[in-house]
Amino acid sequence: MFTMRSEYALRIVLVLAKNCDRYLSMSEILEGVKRSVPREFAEKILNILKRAGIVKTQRGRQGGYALSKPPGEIRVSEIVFLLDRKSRVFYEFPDCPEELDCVIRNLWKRVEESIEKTLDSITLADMLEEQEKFTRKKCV
Amino acid sequence: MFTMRSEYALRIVLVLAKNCDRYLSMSEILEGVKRSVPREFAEKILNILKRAGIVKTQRGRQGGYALSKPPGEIRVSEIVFLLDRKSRVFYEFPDCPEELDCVIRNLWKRVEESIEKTLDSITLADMLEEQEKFTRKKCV
DNA sequence: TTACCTCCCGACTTTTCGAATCTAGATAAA
DNA sequence: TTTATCTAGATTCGAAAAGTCGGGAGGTAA
Repeated sequence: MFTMRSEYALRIVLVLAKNCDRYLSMSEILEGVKRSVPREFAEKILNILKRAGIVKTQRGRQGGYALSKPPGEIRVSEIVFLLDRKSRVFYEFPDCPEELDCVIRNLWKRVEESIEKTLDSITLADMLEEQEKFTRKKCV
Repeated sequence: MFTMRSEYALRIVLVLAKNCDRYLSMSEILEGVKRSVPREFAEKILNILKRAGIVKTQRGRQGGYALSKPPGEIRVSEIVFLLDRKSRVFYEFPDCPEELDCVIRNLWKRVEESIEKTLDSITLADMLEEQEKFTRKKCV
């Protein structure tokens, strides 16, 4: 369904969200995701996130990556659809000469909309909160 | 998102649904989908549909394929999830040792459920009806 | 009985695309 | 200037999807 890019991007962004007061270097991010994301891949993803304005960067020493907005203002849909565009627009025919095509395309569209609705309704802050619940459970 | 198998399967099944009173030969089916599905691929898909009990067959002269249930009793989800299993279960980890994994997996699960809900709510009869609306519009 | 029509089915090739890697360059702070 | 960091592309690799092929087997009707 969605590719690893979305998966990785979410992991990375959640780590950034956890430390939203400062810049994290690549090494810190990789530590944060428990080395589950290859370095070069992470760089690429962060690049895309930056160009989209979701992440800001600081070069040189003490540099790194940080979210450019508070976690509560970043919807999961922003992340996912940025990295997996295909998952968004399934079948973009210019028009439908055949009725059969139209009907099936409408079906995919409905699916698409339901996905969009779900991902739109969740922010990074929501996910952070959920994550803390897990952690609390473990520590009790 | 979904593969061509789902797309093709839906086309084929809709053609069968349109003529649910008799067996359609492969040639007739291919005509019905306007040659948009390669013959050999269609055979493969029909085979899967047959083994799943959605389609029944008749060999020899006058033989062919037909739905084994009325279109109103066949949900789109049956077709789609039969041919694209991956689209159903995204990430089936046995358990979640890392909180980060849990949270993200829960996200995918919610997406998955929304897709399932959508596809469950639509039957072949619904799609046929919609198709007829298109046709009527055209002929006015 | 037999000739023909239809489905049946596994093995194969080609193509596509995601995942990961590599290499080189640009920028900014110390 | 040096060093740590980000920027960016090209390339390789592998798996899975898409599509193909050829023979086989069962059924019908004349």
